[in-house]
Amino acid sequence: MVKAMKHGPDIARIAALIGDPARANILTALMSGKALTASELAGEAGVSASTASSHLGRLLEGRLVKEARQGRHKYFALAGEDVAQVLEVLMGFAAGQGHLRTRTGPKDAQLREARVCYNHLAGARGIQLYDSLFARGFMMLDGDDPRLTEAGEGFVRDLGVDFDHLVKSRAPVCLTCLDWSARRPHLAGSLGRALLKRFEMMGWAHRVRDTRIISFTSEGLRQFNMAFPVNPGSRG
Amino acid sequence: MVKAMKHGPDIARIAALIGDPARANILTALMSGKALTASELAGEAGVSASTASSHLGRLLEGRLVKEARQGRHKYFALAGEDVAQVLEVLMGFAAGQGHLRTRTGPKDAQLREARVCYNHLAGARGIQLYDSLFARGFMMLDGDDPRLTEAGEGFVRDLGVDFDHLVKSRAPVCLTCLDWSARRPHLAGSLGRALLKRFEMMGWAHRVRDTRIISFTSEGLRQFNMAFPVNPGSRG
DNA sequence: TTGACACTTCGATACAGACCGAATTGTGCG
DNA sequence: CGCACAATTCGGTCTGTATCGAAGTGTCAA
Repeated sequence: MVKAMKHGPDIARIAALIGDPARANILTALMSGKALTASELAGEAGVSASTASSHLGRLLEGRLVKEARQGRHKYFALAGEDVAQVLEVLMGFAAGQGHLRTRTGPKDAQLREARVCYNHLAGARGIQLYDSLFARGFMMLDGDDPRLTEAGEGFVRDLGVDFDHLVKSRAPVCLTCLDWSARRPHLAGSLGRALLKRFEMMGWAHRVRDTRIISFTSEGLRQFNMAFPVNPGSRG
Repeated sequence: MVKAMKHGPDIARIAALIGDPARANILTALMSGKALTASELAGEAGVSASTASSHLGRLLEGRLVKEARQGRHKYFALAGEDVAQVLEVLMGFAAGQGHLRTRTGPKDAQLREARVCYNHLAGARGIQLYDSLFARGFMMLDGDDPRLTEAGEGFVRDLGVDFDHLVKSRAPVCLTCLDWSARRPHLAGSLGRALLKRFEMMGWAHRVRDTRIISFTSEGLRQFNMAFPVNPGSRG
């Protein structure tokens, strides 16, 4: 008699992969969107290089991460945005449980303010961006996922985003991603990534090394608020 | 020196809880929304009563399930909709990986068509309901979560939903929940639950025992399509 | 009260896998 | 070529925990 197997997706398999503290640390570190080397990840996870290598092998096999050899380094990154979303939802739930691993520190406020979620902007600024695009008619819900309106296309082009390039690549341009701190959607997809990259290029903001925090300059924040007003109509 | 603890929510803790096959089976069974007894869950998980009891104790401690004593039975249910959402996202990812535990059977088509997600309608019919409410102006996005318009309130009242009762209870009325088969949002929250219950009371549909499938009668489906048209404007 | 049943606790076993250090392979630099 | 460094493989230890059966607690119904 075959062992009683339940139908449905094999949720235990991947949950177990995430369920080990060392691997969870690795995945959390990769949520920054940056590709990290095996040694860096070993440091992040707090384990030796050999154990980290073992963990990375399992994560690869489970398709949670992908690798890219570069010389004698091997860079690892999350396998895709869907992985990032799983982690975000998990984080949101865990945070809601109040089960933070350390007491809330000064970093937490900054994380809620603006942080990188895999490769796009999350936190209060991420929500502001998302809401503003809707409020100004630059984006609308196309049933399932959001979609840029024609006006929206012009808007992001004006911001310096190479929109044609985004469309040409096969990745979905607009996706929503649930924010774990505020439980509200923000913009993911290749457009979300491109916008964050653009903000960095224009010097509005930069990622704080070794964290997921995004720090806006005061001038950058002014420009950002101008581009993505929260209360449209109050000015013109 | 304190062990290097990473900041952020303790994602490993709950992922490990879900990561055990027996516990994953238990949680999956509870996704039907029904409260099940410890022995039933032991059967679902394919383990002895004593091990199931141990697992349920851990799930309780981790706040993933809640219990309700009833005579000599002890009923277990998912602790909340947030737990259900975590599981849905996990299932969606696992399904996307193609890592189904059994080969896809005839049940899968029915599951995609209409199924219960925790306690509300998901699958193609769930998406239809969600989209139709928006298209007809009965629901709109209030920034974060959807909200019924005044017309929408009248509409659900006409369907026989005790809307005042929903509002009085402290639970959120409207929430969205991401569908794992179609990756599109559908309606959760107490309204989502109330609507499904209403469909069952009116005999439009019923849950297939021991599965998450919701089976519509042919007449029930006709009524459902009438109440929640997909292409509004084609008729009136 | 006694018996049937639901569930939990206990004790013991067994297996998986997390971990490290040392040795190995492979790459780049001088 | 040979050194330095990144990463993996290997052998071995050890803790954690999933698992069961049997015994214990509690609840309902005769």
